[in-house]
Amino acid sequence: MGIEKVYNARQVEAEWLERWGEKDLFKSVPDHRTPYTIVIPPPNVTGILHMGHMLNNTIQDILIRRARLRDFNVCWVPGTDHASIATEAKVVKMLRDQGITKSDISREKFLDHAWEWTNKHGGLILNQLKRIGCSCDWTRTKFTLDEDLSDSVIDTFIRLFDEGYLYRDKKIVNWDPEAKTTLSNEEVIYKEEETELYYLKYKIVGSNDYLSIATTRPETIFGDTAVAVNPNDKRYKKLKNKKLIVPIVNREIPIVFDDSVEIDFGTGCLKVTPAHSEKDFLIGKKHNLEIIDVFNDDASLNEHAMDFAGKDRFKVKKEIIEKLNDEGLISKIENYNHNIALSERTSCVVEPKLSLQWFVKMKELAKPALDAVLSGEVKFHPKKYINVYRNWMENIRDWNISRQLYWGHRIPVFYLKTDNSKFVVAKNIKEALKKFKSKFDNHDITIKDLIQDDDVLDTWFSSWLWPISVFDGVREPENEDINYYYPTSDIVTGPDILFFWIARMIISGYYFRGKKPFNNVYFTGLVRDEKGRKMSKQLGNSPDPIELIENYGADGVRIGLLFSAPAGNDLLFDTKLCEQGKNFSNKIWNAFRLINGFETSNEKDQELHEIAAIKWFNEELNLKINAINNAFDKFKISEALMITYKLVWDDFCSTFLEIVKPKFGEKISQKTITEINLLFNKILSILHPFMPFISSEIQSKFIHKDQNLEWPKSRNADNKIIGNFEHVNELITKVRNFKKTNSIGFKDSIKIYYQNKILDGQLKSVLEKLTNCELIQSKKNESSKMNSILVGKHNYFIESDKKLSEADILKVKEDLDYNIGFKNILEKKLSNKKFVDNAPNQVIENEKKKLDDINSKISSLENKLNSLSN
RNA sequence: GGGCGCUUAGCUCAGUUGGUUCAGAGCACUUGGUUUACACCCAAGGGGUCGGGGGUUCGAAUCCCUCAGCGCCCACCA
Repeated sequence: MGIEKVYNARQVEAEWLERWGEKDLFKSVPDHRTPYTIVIPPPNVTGILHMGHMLNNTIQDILIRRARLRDFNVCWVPGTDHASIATEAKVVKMLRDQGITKSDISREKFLDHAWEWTNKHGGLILNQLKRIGCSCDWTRTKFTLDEDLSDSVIDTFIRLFDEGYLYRDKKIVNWDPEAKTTLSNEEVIYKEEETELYYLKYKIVGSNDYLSIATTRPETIFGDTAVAVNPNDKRYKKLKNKKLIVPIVNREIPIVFDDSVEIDFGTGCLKVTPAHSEKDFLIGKKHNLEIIDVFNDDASLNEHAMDFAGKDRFKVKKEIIEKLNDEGLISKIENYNHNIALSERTSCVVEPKLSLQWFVKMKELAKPALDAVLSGEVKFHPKKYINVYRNWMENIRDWNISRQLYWGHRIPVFYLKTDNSKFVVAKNIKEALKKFKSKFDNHDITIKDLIQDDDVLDTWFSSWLWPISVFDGVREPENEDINYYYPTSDIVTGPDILFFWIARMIISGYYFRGKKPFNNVYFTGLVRDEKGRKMSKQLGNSPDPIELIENYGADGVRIGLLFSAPAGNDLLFDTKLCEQGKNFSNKIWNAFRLINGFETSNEKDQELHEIAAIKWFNEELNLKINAINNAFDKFKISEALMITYKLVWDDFCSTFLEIVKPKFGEKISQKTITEINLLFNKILSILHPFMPFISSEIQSKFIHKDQNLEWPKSRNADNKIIGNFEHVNELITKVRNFKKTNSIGFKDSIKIYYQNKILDGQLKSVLEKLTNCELIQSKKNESSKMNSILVGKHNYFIESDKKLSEADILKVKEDLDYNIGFKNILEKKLSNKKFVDNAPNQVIENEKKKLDDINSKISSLENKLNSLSN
């Protein structure tokens, strides 16, 4: 027949990609059903797919597809992020390669290049998402710089300003000298590094003495405008009203007393550089000190640095040390472990810099968002991130949102050219002019007198609106989409953007709509390599997802990733798991091949073992569906997958199909075939969220095309049916073992005598089929000269010429001893008054039951031993 | 410095309120197998003082204390 022996993922997936490529296929519009909504964490528009995306989006697709099978109105909104700083860095580099410097061209020209770049490279990642099977509503694809989303950002800015949540202030901020922009605190990462602590000698004016001052940054001495000591530091009380000479610079600076200085650090003296440290800035403000900025935008030294002007900060540091050393002005150099601040994007050392920026007042905004998570209104999976979130939210600091970049949403603030302390916030320059006229009561102003802020907004200032703005809920707060789809159901992301994104979305959700943006947050782990190392370009340990898909199939990789991904834990990715996924695809494929090849007979009645298998598998299926649903409810997706995996492989293939499959050349009754098909269809449905390609393929090729994939309903399983079947299964294993140890061939028939009532005709039929044995119900104990098998507390006797060996007898003896020991423990426990008084009845009942079982087991073992030694 | 989490089989991890289902799963490993769907397979098997120590309890992987190791987040000192 036409079905290949080995599943050809590449071919099948190619066909399905084409079918799923239809734009409208996963389109969602509001209707009477309950919505199930996810907004994608928008990847960088020029990004390429990595393993993190693969994991993240596979999980989303699983949730989405399951919801679709459950007949929710499913809406998965895809899109991309303009990623202000990351994209701008790429464009700057591209221009540099062409010999163009950013500062040489106009803003407009630069943006032309950036759009060109975006149009060329953008959206690639969305196509890659399709390769892994993502079933997004592609008609809703959004980009954070689209007109509607940009409008939303600007509207938001204006509203926040009008309501008093935005302010402009001169503060010490994080400066990225490579990208030449400020960064938010979240965009700075700290790394421990061994550096030196230099003890510099500052001459005391009017004396030949020097004051020793410890610093890690000798290159900033040009900006020193004081030295501070703690007022309680007895050593320096005598220095009141004295002045010091800054080495090299030879400038006189005062000594100030400030209790923020730590007495125990270094010499207890702090050189104060208000332009280059937050702490120094605060001291400077308090004591009214002069502020001298010594750096250019690229962190080279400026004119204040005298001979060192124009040189890079690290170079200057070296040279200053040399010079100070030559002049005998260094008293000591110590090794010192120090956290250096690095830019998340460019990895260069961040410079604290005093500058005028826009900030969002966060404290008040954060409150409802904090409460929502603490009260469980918004649920985190796993829960451990609640504390991390709380810790951050309780200590939240104002958010610096201006960036000195071109690529992004330009800040909608318009200043008077002649006096930039006068400004208005407005949608465009016309509006601005109107506002200016009324605000400053000056009707002579024209558009030419105004200038818009040069800066753009932090990327996350648009991302935090994502769940609202993709449904146009900022501009049209009462539109049908936003009212239907918001709050969204779940969001899936890595914990690394908990503060960048998740926290801020919750904040903005409550602020702009008074409602949470989503019910559940699922945090994936970090994808690491099989040795636990982070995936990185340098190590070359980051596999290309597309290449993996080519090798193992998208289904195989999806499964492989999830096999190793318990919620929230980092996962150690190993291609071996994809191999397992691929094998699983093949297993499913072959089950299909088998079932598809069954030949029907209209005359034939159902065999007893077929009825037994169907009866049992129905129960087992209910049991497993409940377990899978339960796992999904708790967002334990790997667990849901593992249950599915075992259900398919062990229960359906190894057990169920082995029973129902006809002997060579035989046919199956129509009734059985129909029931098998029904069951297989349910199996495919459960598999579908995890493995959409193969399940769709088989379902479409299936004879019974009228059965659609839908998430199977379940009820409580009948434990008696399952229990009896398990009893039979255990007996089968033991019979097989018996045959094996006694070198009885697989096809050789043996006779088994039994007395219990568990085995009805159907189960007997199962046993006979799988073990080639003849089951005979006997009235009296047939134990003599027979080998016994104990299953639960029931004995089975096998007729066999073979006598058990000495070793076997020894084994029985050991078994007996063990059980007698166990019996003693149980009896002791049950005669313990404290136990009987305190333990719940159920526990005691159970212990008694155990004792019963043990007793019957012991007597049967004794019987066996007797018969053997006769 | 402040906060959080982890340590269970060779590996990766499950183990809800202490007691039925508690010592589990997958992979790996060992042994046997050309059983007409699948060797990308089948059948069977071995393997753990639940990080160490102490405590509470009739009973602890589970609760408390303590020690050791690992990891994450936040803040940041010149």
